[in-house]
Amino acid sequence: MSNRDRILAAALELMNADGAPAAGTSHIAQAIGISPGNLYYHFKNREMIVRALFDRLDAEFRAILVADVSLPISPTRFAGFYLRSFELSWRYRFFFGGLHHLLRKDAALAQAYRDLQAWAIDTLESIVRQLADDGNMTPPRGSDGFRSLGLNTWLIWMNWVRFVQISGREDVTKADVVEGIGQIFDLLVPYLDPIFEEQARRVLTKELTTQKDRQN
Amino acid sequence: MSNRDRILAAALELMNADGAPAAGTSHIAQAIGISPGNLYYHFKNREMIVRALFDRLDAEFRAILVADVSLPISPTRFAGFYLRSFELSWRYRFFFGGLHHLLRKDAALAQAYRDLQAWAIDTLESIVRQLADDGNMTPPRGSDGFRSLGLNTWLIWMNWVRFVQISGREDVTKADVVEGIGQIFDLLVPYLDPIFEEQARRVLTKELTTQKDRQN
DNA sequence: TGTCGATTAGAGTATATACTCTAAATAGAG
DNA sequence: CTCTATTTAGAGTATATACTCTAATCGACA
Repeated sequence: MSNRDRILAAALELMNADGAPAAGTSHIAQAIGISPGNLYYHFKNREMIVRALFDRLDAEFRAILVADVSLPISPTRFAGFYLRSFELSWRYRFFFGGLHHLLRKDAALAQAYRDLQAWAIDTLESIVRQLADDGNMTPPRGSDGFRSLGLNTWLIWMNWVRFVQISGREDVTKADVVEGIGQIFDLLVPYLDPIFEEQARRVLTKELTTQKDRQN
Repeated sequence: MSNRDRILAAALELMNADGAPAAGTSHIAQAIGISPGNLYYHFKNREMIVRALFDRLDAEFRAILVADVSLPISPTRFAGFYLRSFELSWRYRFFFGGLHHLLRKDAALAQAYRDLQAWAIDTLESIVRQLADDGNMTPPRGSDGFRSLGLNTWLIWMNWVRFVQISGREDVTKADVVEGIGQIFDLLVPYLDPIFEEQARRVLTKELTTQKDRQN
């Protein structure tokens, strides 16, 4: 593992643990036993570390939604979108916790984030649309009913891990994350085919029982 | 207006404008033309300024929901809950933007916030329950259907102004805030009596046309 | 073995911020 | 007008953090 990767790994860990602003360059360097000069050899400045982490988040997130968007959407796949994306948001939770300040100080990062967000909302909407096309849900009323569902899904997704952390749950388990997925499911429940819903939920509970809580 | 109040007003303005961490004690003092010594005469430390601001937010929020929770809930009242609470969240937007870091550094504030949050979720749930009791909506399925609606309402409420700011909309208008209320309404649409819904939405659009965008 | 580029160490700089301390100004009561 | 408590000014301290700079070390390859 190269020092560059070790820096990124340590930065991620420290930022997740203590918040992005608390993870100074000297802390990161110290955490892996290298000098500050070494760190600055690999990254022009602190911003670049955060940006590199975001790039990974960005790529992983797009891969999760893109790889699986192909019709029709099975209950397992549907649940898979959320299981993997929530796991991702947990692994990069520092980012969502400090989002506002991070974007404020780095215009390029802000633009990249907004691109991702716009794409995500579109994609979440298209997933819901696909469910309707597949005959697994009745379309919501109103011309922008799909759009609203996609947006609300995004709002809950991007906020859930922050909510869990803020709420002060002492040790966060997989169950806490799955609960967030349940909140998103509840958005769709009124429209969703009960059988499809039940199968999707079964995937969640199975995930919960088989793979014991292994959240960092 | 006492210097103490001027400090709070300036702190709120600066934190809203540039984010909580950017509003240092010296900036606040300079903004209203007093010395740092003077500021520290009125507040033991910076934390106390934030805490004083939160206390106001806390009191105002509880007043909005409590004052109006009495059965039955008219469409006007229902819309009023959200209009006023969203306006409040906008006025204290620094808080929601920096929530995670603020709570991390101040355990007392964290506890106070969690108390408010727990109360809010309970209250939002009870509002929805009341709508059902009034016959204005059909109850959601599931034993915790009401709870889930209350929680999702809270998640969108606490995240909306942050979402708007993060999204980089150049000048935020009342329409942006009302859009957030629309997102919450959409949560309830599947259950809500169409007539009730239509009347509530009319209150929103009226609010939008009469009182021109006067945010900030 | 020698050389040259990539990597690393670590001391040092510049800057910002929270906060303290002492003395001066001010205000209100008698 | 005077005395006392409240309020204010402003210089100063302690600390932390991002970042720089120079020299040393390492490693691959001729």
